[in-house]
Amino acid sequence: MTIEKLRQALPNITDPKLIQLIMEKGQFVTFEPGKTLMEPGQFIKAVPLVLDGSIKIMRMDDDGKELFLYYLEQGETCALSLTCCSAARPSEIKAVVEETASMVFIPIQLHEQWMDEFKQWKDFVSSTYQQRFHEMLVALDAVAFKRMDERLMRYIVTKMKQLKANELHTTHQEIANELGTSREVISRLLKQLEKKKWIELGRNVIYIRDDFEELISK
Amino acid sequence: MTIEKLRQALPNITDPKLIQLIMEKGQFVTFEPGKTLMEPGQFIKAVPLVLDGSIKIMRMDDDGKELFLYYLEQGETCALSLTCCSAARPSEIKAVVEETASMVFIPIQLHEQWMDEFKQWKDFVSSTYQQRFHEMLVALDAVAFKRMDERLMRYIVTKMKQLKANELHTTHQEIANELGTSREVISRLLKQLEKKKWIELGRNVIYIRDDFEELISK
DNA sequence: TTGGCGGTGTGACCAATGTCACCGATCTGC
DNA sequence: GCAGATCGGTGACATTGGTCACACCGCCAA
Repeated sequence: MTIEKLRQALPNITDPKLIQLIMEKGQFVTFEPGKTLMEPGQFIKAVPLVLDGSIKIMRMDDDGKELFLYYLEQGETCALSLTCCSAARPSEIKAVVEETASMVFIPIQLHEQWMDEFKQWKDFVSSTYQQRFHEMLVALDAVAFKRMDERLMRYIVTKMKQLKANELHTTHQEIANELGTSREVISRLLKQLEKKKWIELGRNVIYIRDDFEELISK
Repeated sequence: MTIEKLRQALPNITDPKLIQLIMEKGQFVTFEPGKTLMEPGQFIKAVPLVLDGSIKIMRMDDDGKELFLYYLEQGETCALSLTCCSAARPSEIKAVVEETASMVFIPIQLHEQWMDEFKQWKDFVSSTYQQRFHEMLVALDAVAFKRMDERLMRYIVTKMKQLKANELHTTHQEIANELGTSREVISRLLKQLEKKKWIELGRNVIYIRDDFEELISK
């Protein structure tokens, strides 16, 4: 990992001393898609920063049902880790690598120290809290106020943006898991979208019309 | 407001200097039940601490539907205000006084200053974040994974604990709003609970059996 | 080649919830 | 006491979503 890459991945952190410390003290790791980084009940002892790729954060209920919360992408960290590790509490969420992720782990003591020492680190943490709260509210809105068809459409848009592609290589079952519903429901709704010509379905792939996002906002 | 009362309301803040500052610089106010303290879109310029009474925090969707998130009680503050006011963002939630609330408002600049200066303040803010994240996850679990009957029962328990009483003086409509459903649904479900002899219904009042909480956990 | 498996399509059905309509009871202000 | 508002009860019905059953397709390994 070069300083250059690090700067690029963390545009809001410019303080050379802080960058230097991250380089020196951070533990740099790369994970492949599908790797589970964190499961409910586990403890975390370091703050994870995503330098590249993306991490999917999910909530799970008691009997294994899942619910997608948000993605961690370049330059982001997980608010839940911040709170959980300061308080030495077990994780309440599951984190899975979505796209090959290169990350750096900051030991919790350093995080606490940097909070006092570096304004940029404090701001970074603070903006993380804000962003995650916002995303939690969005997730809450979805399950509380939206029907499944709308949730599915928003899910497709989110995924498209995150992957910067207009085809999704995934299965109906996978989508169903992330939305906390069943495969049949997703198959039905996707079929409806295909009938409307908004998407096309293949095996393990969904092709999405370029103007999909405009279509759904009406 | 006396120092004694303040100490009592904020057991985690013992630093005499910090207490003194809160006394001097905070703005002390009391609000009556029903008073709306914050609505979506409004800006907030101070951190509110609850010294007594309670505040109900709700999420609203675009067409006015509501959803109960959590209560702020003695010694607590709102994580959303912490994030929103640092970033000068509009509120995403609604806050209504539930029980006559005496509060103290800390100007945002002081909050930022105290974050650096007082470890206790930093810890307080940090534990607030953690607590609120947890409560958001609980709220999310409820809407995502639970049926309305269970949500209603949990709601009753929460409310009982918060009011420290085993009767609720409220209307079905009010409950329906807070759970984001319709009055008829709540009436029906309450009637079922009454048939099971777990509660008794009156006009504007619900009497709850002492062992209600044990009953529902089965 | 064949059997199994994973992914998908679909009809039938059911449970949960939302919606509408309407009634009766109770309260409140005059 | 009366009119109007508020609150609660309830039947009927529509919609949404979850579940079950089963068929089909394409692929791959034995």
